[in-house]
Amino acid sequence: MEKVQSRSECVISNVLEILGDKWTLLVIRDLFFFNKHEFKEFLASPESIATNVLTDRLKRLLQNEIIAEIPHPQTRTRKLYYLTEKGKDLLPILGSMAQWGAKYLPDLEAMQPLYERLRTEPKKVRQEIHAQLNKWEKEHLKC
Amino acid sequence: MEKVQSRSECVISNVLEILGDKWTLLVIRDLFFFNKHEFKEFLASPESIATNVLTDRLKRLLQNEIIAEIPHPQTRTRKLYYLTEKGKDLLPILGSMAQWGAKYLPDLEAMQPLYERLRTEPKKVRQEIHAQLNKWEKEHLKC
DNA sequence: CACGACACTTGCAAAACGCAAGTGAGTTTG
DNA sequence: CAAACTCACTTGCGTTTTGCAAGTGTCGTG
Repeated sequence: MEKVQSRSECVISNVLEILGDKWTLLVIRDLFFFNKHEFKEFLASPESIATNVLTDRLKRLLQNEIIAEIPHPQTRTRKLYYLTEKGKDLLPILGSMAQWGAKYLPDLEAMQPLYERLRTEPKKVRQEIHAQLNKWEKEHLKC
Repeated sequence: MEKVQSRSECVISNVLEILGDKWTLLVIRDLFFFNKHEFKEFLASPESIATNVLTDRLKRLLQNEIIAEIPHPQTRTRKLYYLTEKGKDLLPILGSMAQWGAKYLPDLEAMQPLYERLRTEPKKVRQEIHAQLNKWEKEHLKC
């Protein structure tokens, strides 16, 4: 992986160079919480990311080895994206964001039950998420 | 506080509307980890934020009630910024970012010991951070 | 009252973004 | 097997946001 010159020696600053972008984290959210794995699935998210931005963010996430890709088993044009171990370790960050939001953004009554459960029983929910990711990998990764 | 029209009903998406910006989180980092409270102190961070960006981010953080301000006890031009309860509740997010970075950005050998300790004894470090914030408040907030 | 410190503003060039229209490889259909 | 379709990704371009430098107005100080 190429060295990206960092703006400071601070760990948080360097993490933000990778993650400090709305779209990047929304893609990661889709991977964790909505079981999405394809380009068109990310495109379909309600925030309506533009295609060029999505392409760019997927590229960066691949470069940073937060996600990996495999060819689609049916067609040769599509690809499947999934979280690496490094990517899966981001769950605490997303989880704490969801917990904070569940506490301080009460206007979102139509909240996905998942987020509410993340606040009330975070450990169990995180286990379920990891279980779902593992299940997908068993079905799609041969090695 | 004015209603900001949100791009989706997703909690994480709405959190990212507030936090999904590098500079915003760097200001919060300075408040948590480096005991900074003044405009010029944020400016002095090694990432060298521009004055207009800093002004904008402080304004947004105030609007979102993540930080609050008081007049400087010595001069009437300066202000002191500090984290509200809502802002202090962001520590798990910053903490999990620091932990992830400490694990996956090992190139940063010159890492602040704080971050290393956040990985090895996160609870204790978070207690210390809250203690430091409380100490500052006792010295500066009259009410 | 002149000077400096300071938070904040302004002007402008550069970068990022959003949108619409491609592109090209692969797949399906008649 | 050729035309139509799907899909990830690219390109062009107008708009928005950012970064940087210089400036502004207010206040404290000598």
